[in-house]
Amino acid sequence: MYRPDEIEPKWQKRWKEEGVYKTEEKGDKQKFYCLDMFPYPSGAGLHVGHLEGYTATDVYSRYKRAQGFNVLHPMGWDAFGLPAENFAIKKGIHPSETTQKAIDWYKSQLNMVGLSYDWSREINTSDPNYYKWTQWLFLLLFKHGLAYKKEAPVNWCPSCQTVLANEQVVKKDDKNVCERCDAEVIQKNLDQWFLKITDYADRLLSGFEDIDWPASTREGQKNWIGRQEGAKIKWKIFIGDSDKPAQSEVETFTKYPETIFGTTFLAIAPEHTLIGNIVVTGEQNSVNNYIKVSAKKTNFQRGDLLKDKTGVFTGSFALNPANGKKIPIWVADYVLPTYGTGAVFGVPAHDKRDFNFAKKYNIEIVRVIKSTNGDEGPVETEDQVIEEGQMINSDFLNGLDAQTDAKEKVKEYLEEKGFGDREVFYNLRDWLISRQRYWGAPIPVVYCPHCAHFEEAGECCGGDCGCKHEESGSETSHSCQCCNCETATQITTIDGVKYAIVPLSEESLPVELPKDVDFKPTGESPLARSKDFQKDVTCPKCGAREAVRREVDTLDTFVDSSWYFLRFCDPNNALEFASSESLKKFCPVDLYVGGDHVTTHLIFARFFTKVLYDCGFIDFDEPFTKFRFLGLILGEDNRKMSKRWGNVINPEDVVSGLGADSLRSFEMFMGPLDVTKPWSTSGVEGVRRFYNRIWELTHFASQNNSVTSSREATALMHRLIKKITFDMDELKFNTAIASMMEFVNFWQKNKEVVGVDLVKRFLVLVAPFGPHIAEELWEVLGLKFSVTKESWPKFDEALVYDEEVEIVIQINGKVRGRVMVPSDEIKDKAKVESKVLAAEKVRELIKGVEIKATFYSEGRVFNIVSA
RNA sequence: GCCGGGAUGGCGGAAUUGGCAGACGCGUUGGGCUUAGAACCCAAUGGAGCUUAAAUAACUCCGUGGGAGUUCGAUUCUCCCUUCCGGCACCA
Repeated sequence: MYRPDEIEPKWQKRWKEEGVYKTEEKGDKQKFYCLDMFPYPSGAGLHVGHLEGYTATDVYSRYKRAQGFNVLHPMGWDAFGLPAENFAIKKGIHPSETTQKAIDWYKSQLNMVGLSYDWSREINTSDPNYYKWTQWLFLLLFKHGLAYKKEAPVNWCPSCQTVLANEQVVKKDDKNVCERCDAEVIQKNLDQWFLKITDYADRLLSGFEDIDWPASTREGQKNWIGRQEGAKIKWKIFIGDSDKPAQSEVETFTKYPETIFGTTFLAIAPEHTLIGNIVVTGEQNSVNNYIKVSAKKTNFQRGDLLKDKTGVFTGSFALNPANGKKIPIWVADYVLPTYGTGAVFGVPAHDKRDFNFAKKYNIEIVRVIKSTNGDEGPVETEDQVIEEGQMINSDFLNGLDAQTDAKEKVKEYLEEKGFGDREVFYNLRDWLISRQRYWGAPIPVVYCPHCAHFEEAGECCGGDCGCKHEESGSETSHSCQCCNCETATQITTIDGVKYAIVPLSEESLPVELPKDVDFKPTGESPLARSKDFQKDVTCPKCGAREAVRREVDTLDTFVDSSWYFLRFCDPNNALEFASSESLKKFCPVDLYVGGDHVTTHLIFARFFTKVLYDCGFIDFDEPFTKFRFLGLILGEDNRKMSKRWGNVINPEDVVSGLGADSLRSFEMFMGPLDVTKPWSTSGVEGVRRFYNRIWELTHFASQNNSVTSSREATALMHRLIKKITFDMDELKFNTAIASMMEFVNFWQKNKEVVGVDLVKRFLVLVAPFGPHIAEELWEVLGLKFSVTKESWPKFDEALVYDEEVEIVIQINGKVRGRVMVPSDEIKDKAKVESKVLAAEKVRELIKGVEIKATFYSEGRVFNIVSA
């Protein structure tokens, strides 16, 4: 009797003892790096959705090992993060404790399903041995000018007194509220750390050429990066009624420069730096009020008011460089400070937002594009607002097609006259990585007032050397070639005091996360309250101790997970994040399977990889050669699994009831990996029946081992090997299992023609999916441990076909019969044709009919076409 | 609004990429085994029609969201439409 509850733990123990899944450090086997997205170990445990991905990579790893590859298949823990900290706040248990508990549980669950990880390479992002290198990477980015500090709006819960991640802000009754206390979230400006991922926008776009990623993921990232070609146009400003242009100009970005003759106003964001210079005295109050009101709106609310555009006139005018017309300058909060230049020129006739704005404030509307339906009258309703057609009322652009020739010509014109330039803008923003939270890696910098003082006093060169001093907001960056400053020194202001931002030395890493911290939220970063943390802080640059402070923010967990795949190559290295030999040996990742984190993890990991490539640490610049994402697994009721619906499937229950092999195989049998599909308990039972049959049939074969396999059975086996090998390479595990089931159905009906020689090969095919039963039956056949070390069976093309092949006969495309043809004749059309024409039924049907043509698809179909 | 991906029996899905539509599994129905049930085994299972006393078998037509097209032949390719799912979005 097949008893998975007995054989599964037995073999799991043996595999562990014998270390069968250890990645080889030496040897000349070709490598294969097969990786899962490592989980965040939470109190909820693993569910069957996690296991779908883990099983898929496990099946593939086993397949690759059988093909003779040295497979790196590791697992670890994305262990820092908010849920553990929130739980700690609620229950008073330290996050390290809850996290360790969760890890132990996850690990036992993974082992329970027989996943073939090399546990000697286990990593944990909250371990100082790991985050030492996360901090090291931060310093590397800092040194290359890719990490900087700047003021930015964050989500703030006034009741919990804390910063919230975007995921913790939920919508309730049209308000953005804190998920824990329902208080309305506000936006607050705080000094934040950013990584300059925008520097890599073009590289992140072009990198897709040589990697095998799903189209949706690729397109999603391209969209997110949002490269847009357009033009930057400069506008002269006239303050109030003055007819002399002011010194400063305003710049606008547009993708539609061809509409410039239709411009009737100019709008700038309330945050625009020019506002101070251009608002006339009479409008001062209304503008100030407007700025105050829109400052209260979150970005979210600003985007919500789709139709209701508001704004206020500044009293000043801009000069349209194309036609010399003066147009009013308005302040409007539908213009976003974060996109383009924070200023737009308004063309109400050809932009819906501008149209709504112009309607509201009675601004002139000038049509410059004739609709493709011939409409060239005044634009009076929103649906008349179009972008495509022929240019009119536009001087030298008249008659040209708006989106092609006119666009090109006006760009040439602007460049030639010096009115503007071609310009590319991106939607991608720099990545905000600092968190005012406890459970994360500390950011390894200190703030030194003495260094800031040297800097201010011009200790190096006094700014006489002609090197660049840039000021923006609270920070000053100073890059100097004459005083041996290695890097630009950023200056920041904390509580009114100026500090230089000084990175720690590599030798001083890791900056350990103190354990004795009161992490109850009060509004400041919890680390600020640790006495240990601020003790004996020395500035690594000037050696000062007095008044030097540590950074108290921690790194976003996405930083931890942006490079973990590199650490798996050399997880215990204390001198480097990984040795270059180990990186060369295993990287890049050959197959990566997990959630479709298009705009977060997957783009951050690509960014880090490119930076490390540029710095010469690795010799590849795309981390994941092949990526596949997983579809959601729904409950049996077709709803998302949730405690609320009571439809959650617990893997432990499935394993104890039907066995790990049935669970694994069913997850692979359900359908393609990337589609959303519902769970089915009777479906798992079906797979269990399949294994029961294999169990009984193998025992039968073992007791009747004098049986010689028939030609038909042998052909079936070779066909099966061919089919499964093909499916494995394509990750089509559902059809691989289906074809094994077909073979078993044949075997069941023809027990006496399937010999042990075929059963042996069959078990090797089964092993990736049902490793425990395959191992047990391997032993039943009296074979040497272990089936996991067997080579993948080969098929002989000559044996794939049976002695005879059935050809379908069609007349005018309709199936009218079939004929058997010896397999060595199927390539010969003439021979097949004579057999087809000789068939009795065909003779009857084509009697007296003229045959116009015949078509033959080798080994499949013969089509006779009559007149 | 933009981008991406879908739509095939009662259900999950298959179709070697232009060649027998519905593999495989679930479910359902009938039968066997059994005192009975569970388990197991066997068989049937897209729809309509025709034939027949009835059943079996055979045969014919329709059928892959809808409509056109290309082709000897279309679930597969092209165009238009409907609809669902996912992502992004006052993005100038």
